[in-house]
Amino acid sequence: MRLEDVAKLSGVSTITVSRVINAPHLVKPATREKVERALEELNYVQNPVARALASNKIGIIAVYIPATIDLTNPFVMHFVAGISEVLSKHVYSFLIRRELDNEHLCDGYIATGLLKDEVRQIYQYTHERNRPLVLFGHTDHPDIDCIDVDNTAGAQKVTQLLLDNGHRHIAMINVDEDKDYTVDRAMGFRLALEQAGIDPSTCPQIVAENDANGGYGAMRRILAEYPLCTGVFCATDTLAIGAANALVKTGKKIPADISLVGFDGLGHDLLVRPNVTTVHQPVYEIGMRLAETLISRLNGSSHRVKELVPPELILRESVASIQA
Amino acid sequence: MRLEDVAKLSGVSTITVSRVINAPHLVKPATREKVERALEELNYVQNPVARALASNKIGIIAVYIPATIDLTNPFVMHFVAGISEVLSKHVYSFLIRRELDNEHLCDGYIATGLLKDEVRQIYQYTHERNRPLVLFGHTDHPDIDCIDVDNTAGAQKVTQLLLDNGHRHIAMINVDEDKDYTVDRAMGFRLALEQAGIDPSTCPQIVAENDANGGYGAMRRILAEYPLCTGVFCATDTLAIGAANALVKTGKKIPADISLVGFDGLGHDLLVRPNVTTVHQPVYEIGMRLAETLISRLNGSSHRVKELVPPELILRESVASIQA
DNA sequence: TGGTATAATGATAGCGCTATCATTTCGTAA
DNA sequence: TTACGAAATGATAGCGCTATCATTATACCA
Repeated sequence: MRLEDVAKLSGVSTITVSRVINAPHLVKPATREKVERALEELNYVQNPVARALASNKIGIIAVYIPATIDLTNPFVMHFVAGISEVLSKHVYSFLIRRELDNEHLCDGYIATGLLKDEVRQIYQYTHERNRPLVLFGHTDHPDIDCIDVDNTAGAQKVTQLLLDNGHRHIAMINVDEDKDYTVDRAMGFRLALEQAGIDPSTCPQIVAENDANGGYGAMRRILAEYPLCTGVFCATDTLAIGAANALVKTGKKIPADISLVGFDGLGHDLLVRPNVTTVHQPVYEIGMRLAETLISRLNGSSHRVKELVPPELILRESVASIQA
Repeated sequence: MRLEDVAKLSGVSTITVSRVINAPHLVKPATREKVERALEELNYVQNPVARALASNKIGIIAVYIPATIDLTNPFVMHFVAGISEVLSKHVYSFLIRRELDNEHLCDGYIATGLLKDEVRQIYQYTHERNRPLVLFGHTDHPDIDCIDVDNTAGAQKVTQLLLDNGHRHIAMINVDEDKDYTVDRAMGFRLALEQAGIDPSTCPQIVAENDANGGYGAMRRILAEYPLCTGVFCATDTLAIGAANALVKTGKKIPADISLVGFDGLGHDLLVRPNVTTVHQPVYEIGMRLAETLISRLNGSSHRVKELVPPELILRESVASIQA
């Protein structure tokens, strides 16, 4: 079943059939109807591969998420969902790539979760293939559009909240990976402390695997080793949930005994008690923006996008003032 | 940068270059080395669209998840992650489709979350395009491979657990959608009650939107309207979490006052207190199995797959015996 | 009525690869 | 040496579509 068959049946050339499908306004209504009847009769289904080869457009965006990142992570899910919403409006599909092999059946790339070296690597990959790349994260590279959450500002803001509530003995539980976001959140933590005149080196930073167990263990360590502690900043909500579990288990009250703040705000709040005060990263929206950015690039835009989105403080129930 | 360029540089024909890439054993080592040097020098990158057109194989599987289903749902992501694991081993990519438009850049389809009518619809779609279809769900259609969780058995098992613990006044909170799984879980609930000699019509079934708020509201209604109730079966863990929140808020103890069981077992357990006894659906594994099934089909297998997987009871902390 | 602009259609040539079959080269045995 | 089968390579023809340019039909105005 090819255009040619339809063309024969309706007595026109293949290109006219192609026009009826892709640009009907270029075809006289009478001809169009004739062709449409033939399309209907033969139950014509287009071959998108052939179209992609001829037109050099395939209608697919690749979302590159390194295989090291768990796809069931809520961060990833929200990101992907945001991308999906935009792309489906523009009649693009998307595929999820877990490694950079030979395939590149796509018009452009969206990437996330990369280390600095990996950014260089994927840029080379996409550049060789002459495809645009947009990034969730930040990079100085002038050819890469990128949007990132301002992790430093967010961490600073939420630490500041603890300070504003009179806390002076504050600990941080960070993720045990050397990624930009962990470094930046630690930096925000330190900045807030310094501005409040507190020596950051007096405030312990524990690292743990980014799951509830990790947060649990880290909190136990803080309780054991830092009894003065009244406030804890967890670099992710997942860690905060584990930390909260540890507090409940050991009979500590949140926030009466210990105030707890997290970072992410991806909907755990519905699931957990008490709801943890946190910083919301608009991951879904960033996914949307990146998808839009990539599509404008594909449509010929040359507008460079470099954004740093300030995350938003979400006040909930896990912070209390210290009585002076 | 085409095969032809490489062919010219290395002094062979394009087809020989193609062989070096796709079937090196057919090429004499000396020639092969010559061509490989040229590939290297020109930094050749294959065009997979052209290959797909010529070979009628594209290396992509489409995962069809109707746009009505939220991608941030853990169920979906576990499913997708399982598929992803298998496909990446077989050098397939996958793309997520949210609607059935003209595109079908793929070798086969995996679908989930469909109503009966939608199954018919996607079957027609894939059949017209001569592509195999496998389904998470069940259908009588002889041309569709499918694997499903035995929702009835799971619901029956977990309701039985409440009954075994002496509960006689049991309510169910179900999802307010008319899908197979909601019907089947309600059925399992009824079957367990009947076998225990309890008239199901005396046990209220509340429906609610499938999120924590839905579970919360439903639980409040049960507390208000059914004071004798000591056990609640929630058709999803998400509902169970909302229900648990409602119980805590109103000062009820789990499981001392009310025993609670859920259905899903997709890892919420790490996040929530108390951990809710539930039924685990091996969604990740089903994703893997379906991907494997589809790949064997693509490799010419004619082995029909129709499976019903029994879910597994996960005992946690939310069920207590009633003192006789 | 003729001339010009515009609309409608068509002919042709790829897009970059692989399938198929044909041809050449080579090794081995008679 | 010749013959023959196997190994290696090549020529050719698409895969099914669209881009590009050329051509023909139609509309409109003077």
